[in-house]
Amino acid sequence: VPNSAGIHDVARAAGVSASTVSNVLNGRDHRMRSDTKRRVLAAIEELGYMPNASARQLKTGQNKTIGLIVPSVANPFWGLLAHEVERAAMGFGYKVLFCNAERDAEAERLYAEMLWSSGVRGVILSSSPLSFEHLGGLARRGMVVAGFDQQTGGPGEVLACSVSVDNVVGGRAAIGHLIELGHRRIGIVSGAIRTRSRVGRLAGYHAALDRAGIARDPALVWEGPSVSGFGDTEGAQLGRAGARHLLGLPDPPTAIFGINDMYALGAYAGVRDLGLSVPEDVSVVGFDDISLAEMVQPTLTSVRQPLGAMARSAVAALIARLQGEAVEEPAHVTVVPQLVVRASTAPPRRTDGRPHGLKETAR
Amino acid sequence: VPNSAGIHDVARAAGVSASTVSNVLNGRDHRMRSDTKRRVLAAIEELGYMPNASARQLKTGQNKTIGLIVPSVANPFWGLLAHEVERAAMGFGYKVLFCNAERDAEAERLYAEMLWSSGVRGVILSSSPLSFEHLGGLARRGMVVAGFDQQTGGPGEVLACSVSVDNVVGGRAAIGHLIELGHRRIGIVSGAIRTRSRVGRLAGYHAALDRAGIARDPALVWEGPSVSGFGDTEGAQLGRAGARHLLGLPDPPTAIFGINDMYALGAYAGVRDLGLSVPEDVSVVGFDDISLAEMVQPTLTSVRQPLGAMARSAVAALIARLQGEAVEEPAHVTVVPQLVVRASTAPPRRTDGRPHGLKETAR
DNA sequence: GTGAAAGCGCTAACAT
DNA sequence: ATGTTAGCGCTTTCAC
Repeated sequence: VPNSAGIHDVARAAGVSASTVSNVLNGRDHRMRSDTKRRVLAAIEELGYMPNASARQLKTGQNKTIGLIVPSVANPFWGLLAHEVERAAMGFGYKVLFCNAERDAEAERLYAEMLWSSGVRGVILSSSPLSFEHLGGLARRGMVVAGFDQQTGGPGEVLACSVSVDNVVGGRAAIGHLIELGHRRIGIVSGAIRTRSRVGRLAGYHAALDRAGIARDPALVWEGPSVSGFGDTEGAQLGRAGARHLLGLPDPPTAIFGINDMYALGAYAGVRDLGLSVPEDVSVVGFDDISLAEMVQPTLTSVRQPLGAMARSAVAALIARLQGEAVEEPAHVTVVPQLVVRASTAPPRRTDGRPHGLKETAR
Repeated sequence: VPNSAGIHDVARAAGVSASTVSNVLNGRDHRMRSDTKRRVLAAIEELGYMPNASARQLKTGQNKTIGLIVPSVANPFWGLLAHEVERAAMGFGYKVLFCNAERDAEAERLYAEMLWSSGVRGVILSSSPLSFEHLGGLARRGMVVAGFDQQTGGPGEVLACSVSVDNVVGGRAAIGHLIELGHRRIGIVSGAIRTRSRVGRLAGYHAALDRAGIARDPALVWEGPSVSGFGDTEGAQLGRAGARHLLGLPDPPTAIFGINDMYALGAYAGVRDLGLSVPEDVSVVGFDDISLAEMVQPTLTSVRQPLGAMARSAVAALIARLQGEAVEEPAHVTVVPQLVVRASTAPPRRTDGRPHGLKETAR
């Protein structure tokens, strides 16, 4: 295996010293004889020289790389986030290391340590398990952690900054919409509710019910198999199972809220499995508004996250901190999500079985 | 920013030398006094020491990392591939650097160089533009390139090994199935057909038509906007547009083949946009068999790729070569895909407008 | 069993 | 305007 040329090989080929080559490499060629520069460039080209990033980083301590930790790459939403983050980072001359933690705190910690070991000093964390304790040590050491879709907690906060959609508002909007349509029994399908975003969405669900004076019913909150460390590579599968479970209840819901669009799409399948249809028999709402939402039949009502803007904002905030720009307080941006009403929601066919004296709401 | 402790700090804290710490770190503790080891471990723990990967790599030249270059993270298929590759690599003690090249040869080259610079010497390349020329230089330098879903070319091959589904067979199976159902005008929706996998699928499409004695009609091959460098972050959008275009033709197809499932799902939407339905008016077949395929309504007939097995095979082959195990010939594994027939395909409602004298195939 | 010393490929302060 | 030099944090002979 012919190994790569080093900076000294280039220097020799160009008849200069290594420092000169280094200077060319790093744009310190202000007062350099253009002939020298030309020879160096030619030598680099000819030898196909590529600097050794490890050596450079060992020396400078800088590596212009940020980490991105996401849950579940099976949901296109996270893929798109990765894309947007990558584009934004590239604009600052940064690279992105993509890590898929599968909603596992331990995996997340491992990744974060790997990143730290690799010299990465800034990471965007999207949808971490509830507590950040597992990252506290790193943060104290100097890792800058930006939260994506993670409302910030109290003091001793690990997150240096964050950008998040207001999940409570989003959840409330989704459920409020269903209530306005006349639904009184509204189910929610989700994987384990152990991330801030999910807790927020659930809180929004409860808030909307409370405001409308509808009693909470824990039986309507389906959290999926409670296997520890169980990810959701297959949110759609879980959504399907959850919908079937909820609709098999003695007093089934007339509407289902998917914790994200993949769950909602799975719920479509679950509804159909039982010979029912969306939205005639069961309304379905999702969260994220991935592009599939307007592809499926019926098109999915969903809570939109302005993904691109959020990604750019998170990257900018993170890099500002990394570059030591004096930033006063931790900046926690919360953007307001927007409910996009499509065809998957409609008034309930009939009221639920309860003797509440609700008037019949015809379809 | 409190900087991390180094190996010397640990050595001092444990009252030993740096070499001893290094030995503990690297499992060379065969004949070490267990007390010494214990003290070292305690010091590591207490200081929260983490080795500096750059320094280690600079010294050893090894970094136990492979790269994975995929197109389009918006398609869950690639997300799942990333997941499987990660799992397989972890089994060998390797990490994975995930790169999203958006089907752009230049981006691919940039990523590959970045990987090389970072000390990565093995990369899995999935769905590259047709030619590998842009990577030839790196391969000659010693980068081991494993192809995923890339049939190998001729001599001077860049790929050290590859694992691929037989795209020709898969395409032929999909189209053959449609032909058996009685379809004679079959369209195909795709982004630019500039990757080996897509060329293969198109070849399968043509082979099936030829075998059945159906004349090829270039008008039925929709390749999407021919914008250069245009990725397909939104295969579904393209599938939708393509389906609408094809169905608007004077002599429209009765069936549509999506170059992958996202295109096929988009085609569903396109069909519905025109007030038609799947499969009554138009049959649709996809490729990949992502989990969404059995979620949507109607469930999607698709050509299944055994993703997990392929990923494991590619990782194993790549790492074997990286570790210099004497491997004779380049190993190019081709697996046979399987057509999964679901509800999106049915006999055509009526024959196409041509005076071919085909008998009416009632639904 | 453990420590001392050299050096991986690069950068940056300093010397020329 | 270019070259010399001294490490960055770790691993790894080789001595003790």
